Amino acid sequence: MTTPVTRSRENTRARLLHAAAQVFAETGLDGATVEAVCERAGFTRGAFYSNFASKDELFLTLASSVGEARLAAVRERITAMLDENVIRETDPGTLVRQIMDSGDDDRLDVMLMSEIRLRALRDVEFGASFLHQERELVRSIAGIIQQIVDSGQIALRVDAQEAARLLMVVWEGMIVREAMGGDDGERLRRVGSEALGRMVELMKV
Amino acid sequence: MTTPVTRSRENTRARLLHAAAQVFAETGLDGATVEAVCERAGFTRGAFYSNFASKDELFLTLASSVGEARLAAVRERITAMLDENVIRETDPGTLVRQIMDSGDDDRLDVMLMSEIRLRALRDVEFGASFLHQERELVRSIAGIIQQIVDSGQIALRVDAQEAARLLMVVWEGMIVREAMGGDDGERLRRVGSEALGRMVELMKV
DNA sequence: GTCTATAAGTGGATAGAC
DNA sequence: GTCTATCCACTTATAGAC
Repeated sequence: MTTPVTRSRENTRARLLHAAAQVFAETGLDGATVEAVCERAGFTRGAFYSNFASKDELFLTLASSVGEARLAAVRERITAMLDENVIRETDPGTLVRQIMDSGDDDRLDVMLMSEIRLRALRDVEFGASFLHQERELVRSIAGIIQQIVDSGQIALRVDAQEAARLLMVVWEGMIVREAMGGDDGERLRRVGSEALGRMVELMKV
Repeated sequence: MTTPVTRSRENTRARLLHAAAQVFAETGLDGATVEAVCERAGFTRGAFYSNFASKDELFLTLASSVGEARLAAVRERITAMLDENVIRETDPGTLVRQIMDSGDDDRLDVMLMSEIRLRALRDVEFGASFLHQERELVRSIAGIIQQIVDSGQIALRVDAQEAARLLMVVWEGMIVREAMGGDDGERLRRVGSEALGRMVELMKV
């Protein structure tokens, strides 16, 4: 018999996923115990195994959900910008920063992303879906960059796709290194944001 | 096996470190068992614990040794270039590529570096020494970039330090993503190298 | 759906023989 | 210095009560 999806079941899954994001970020996939995730979510292991087949399934679900949330957030901000018609009025560096700054990049988010990245490196199958998801993100960002270019505000020395890829890689590299200093979210975003600004300057004609 | 192996303490430690590099890269720090490391090195756990206090000490020793090797390799190549007086004759992009291409960046190396990076993110103390080591690397690379600039071959839109940082971050980000496709070392280095070339072009005046 | 209890297995670390 | 044998803590996953 298939278990009916009730509101409380979804709520339990959501709470477990939320707790898992923190625990996986802090201690890693292998270091995290199912017990620790359950404890933080306020459940016991029995409840967990009635919602997820294994720790690994939980991780894959979480990774996919995090990736989709990032993509959705970027697309939402892009849509908002297009609706508000701010592209011609705002300078390109600021625009790019506003697109990429997810608003909740703190130390734990950086750690979780690094954990997911590492898993993508080890597991070829998961790596393929990770890359696919990231390419979607790059494509969305490249789209808005192209719009900025088309608006005549800026001319680039590389195509929009390459620009988006570089911005993403530099952003990630910078906030990871900054997070190693134990800094908080605000400082991370400032450092990442500054790096993006400098990259935009470099890519300009 | 007819080859007599001198079982000196240093030899044992070196073999354990070599095995650990592979095992940690493949399965991660937590995922790796001391047993697996010993098996690959051809020892038992007893021998291991007579050489290292714990799995963690092994990891820290390995990480430090890997970092020092990278730094030494870069400095060696820089010294060789200065001795051979090739700076004025070779184009800047190629020079940068030759400095950073460590010659043994295959999938496993990328995985090990990612594992070390993740630990640096979680453990603030280790993170500080990781950043210190990386800053040394950046300083060395910045030094040679400054030499190239001083030779009049090229003019940059950013200072040498910032250029070196960007090159390092972009190189890492590109080869990591390429490694997710399951590619071999040759392809990784080609992709990283191309990215460096494009970055140099961008940074040029 | 969630709980308690527990089975079954794993892995880090130590003691003492050779 | 290295080996064998072993201890003990911990973890995943399951079974069955509520």
